[in-house]
Amino acid sequence: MTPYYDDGRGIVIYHGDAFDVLPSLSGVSAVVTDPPYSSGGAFRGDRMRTTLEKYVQSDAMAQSTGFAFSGDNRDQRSFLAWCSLWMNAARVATEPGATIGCFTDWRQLPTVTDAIQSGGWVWRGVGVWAKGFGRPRNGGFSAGAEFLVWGTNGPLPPNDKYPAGVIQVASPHTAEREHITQKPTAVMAWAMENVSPGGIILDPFLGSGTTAVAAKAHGCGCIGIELEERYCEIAAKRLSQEVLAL
Amino acid sequence: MTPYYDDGRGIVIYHGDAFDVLPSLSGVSAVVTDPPYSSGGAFRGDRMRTTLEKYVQSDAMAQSTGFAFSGDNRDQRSFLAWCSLWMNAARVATEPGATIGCFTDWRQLPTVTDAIQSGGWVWRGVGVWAKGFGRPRNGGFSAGAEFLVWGTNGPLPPNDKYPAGVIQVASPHTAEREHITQKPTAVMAWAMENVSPGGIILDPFLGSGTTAVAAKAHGCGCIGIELEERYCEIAAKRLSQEVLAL
DNA sequence: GCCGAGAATGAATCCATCC
DNA sequence: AGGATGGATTCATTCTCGG
Repeated sequence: MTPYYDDGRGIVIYHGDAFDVLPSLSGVSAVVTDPPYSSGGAFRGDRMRTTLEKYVQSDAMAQSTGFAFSGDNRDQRSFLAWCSLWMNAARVATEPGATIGCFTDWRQLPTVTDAIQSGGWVWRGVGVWAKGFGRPRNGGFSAGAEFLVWGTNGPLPPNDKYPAGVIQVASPHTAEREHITQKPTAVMAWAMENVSPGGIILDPFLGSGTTAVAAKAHGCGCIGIELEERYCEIAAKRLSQEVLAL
Repeated sequence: MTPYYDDGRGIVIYHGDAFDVLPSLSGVSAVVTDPPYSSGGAFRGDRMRTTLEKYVQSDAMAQSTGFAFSGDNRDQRSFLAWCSLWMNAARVATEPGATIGCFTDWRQLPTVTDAIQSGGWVWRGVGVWAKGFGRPRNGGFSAGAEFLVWGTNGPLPPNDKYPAGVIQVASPHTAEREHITQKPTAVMAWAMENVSPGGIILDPFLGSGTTAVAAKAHGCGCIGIELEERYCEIAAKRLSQEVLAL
């Protein structure tokens, strides 16, 4: 498999579907990613259907657990299946004791905590990114947070890292973003605070490459996978430009 | 049904099981509660310990046996069933458009979001109480937050309240608590920020009465239910003493 | 009254024993 | 074998107490 980008020092980007690239990977220390939340409704339905047909016989599916009783069951269920599958495929590429951190919003949080377990990880907790007030909701609480569902591949190997469970970072303004759901580098850096430098961080949904930028600054290698070439290009450009510009 | 305590101005405490008292109630504007989490540990053996063994964190508190409470030993499935049942029973006592806010920890969060929907509520979001760094976990993120799962009985009626989705309040000091899991009054006050003054707030698991103290300060009536007479007494005493002492 | 040092604390977690 | 029990451990924050 030929990388789209390779800086020769451990930062690699593959252009393609996560399910096509993941089986060829190994030796990963941690998975840190911000997948499509799929909170609104249909989510790349056609492409996903083929993916499901392809992988629906896997062990991950067999272990699939329950899900929320939401009205939007069809979307909920296929999102659960899809997450279970890529989480399992990513876990297979990791070493024992590897960690996973997956961002999600409140609506998909229960689905992601189910999926992480279906995918064979041990669910260890939920971190909180407090991103400011959020859109005010007349009569209701604003959605001022996103969540980091994290877990481990087997027992948690101790190290000398003690990351906080809550981080407060303001959301970047639209003008500063190259991807509609782009997170601040500080937030991705927080999500990998429990990874020892020198490790290899995997992001199957790299987007504009913030995970890779943070991994580089953290002293880790990074394997990023991104479906859309447009974002591969943006990520590669950011990695070339931003030497240590966080 | 005879109240254990009634201040004559809308603050009422019933001593008994929630399932016995709820059917006789009506006209409730909001449910705000902090039920037993049935949490505490990844292993069944850990969760089946007493609340003192699971949650007592300091020598000072370990000396006192007065902090134990019951109903905290349900396994995942019966916790879901139990929550679904009391949430439904509470919803029946509410008016259309009433809100519910239920605290939980990260481990039971998915179960509570399932239960709120099984109980007939419309799940609207997850609020975050950031309570400080919490106990460190070597190699992992500390659990520095508890969560407020909130929803409505039918459509959300707009009002002029815009509560924040995240609140940061330090945990109260041991010496200032009368219940092992007692929350700061500010946190309960936040959980009812979207309730209009003059309404009636229901807490089926009143404990030491913080919900009632906050409701009183908020200008609301409060119906509290508590299983253990010991805590009824403590709550009644707090309500008599604390005129507006938050 | 302000500041700094030292002590206490946490809706835990994990592992070693013991029956 | 597997449930029950005992206990060691961790650090950011808050609190206490002198100076």
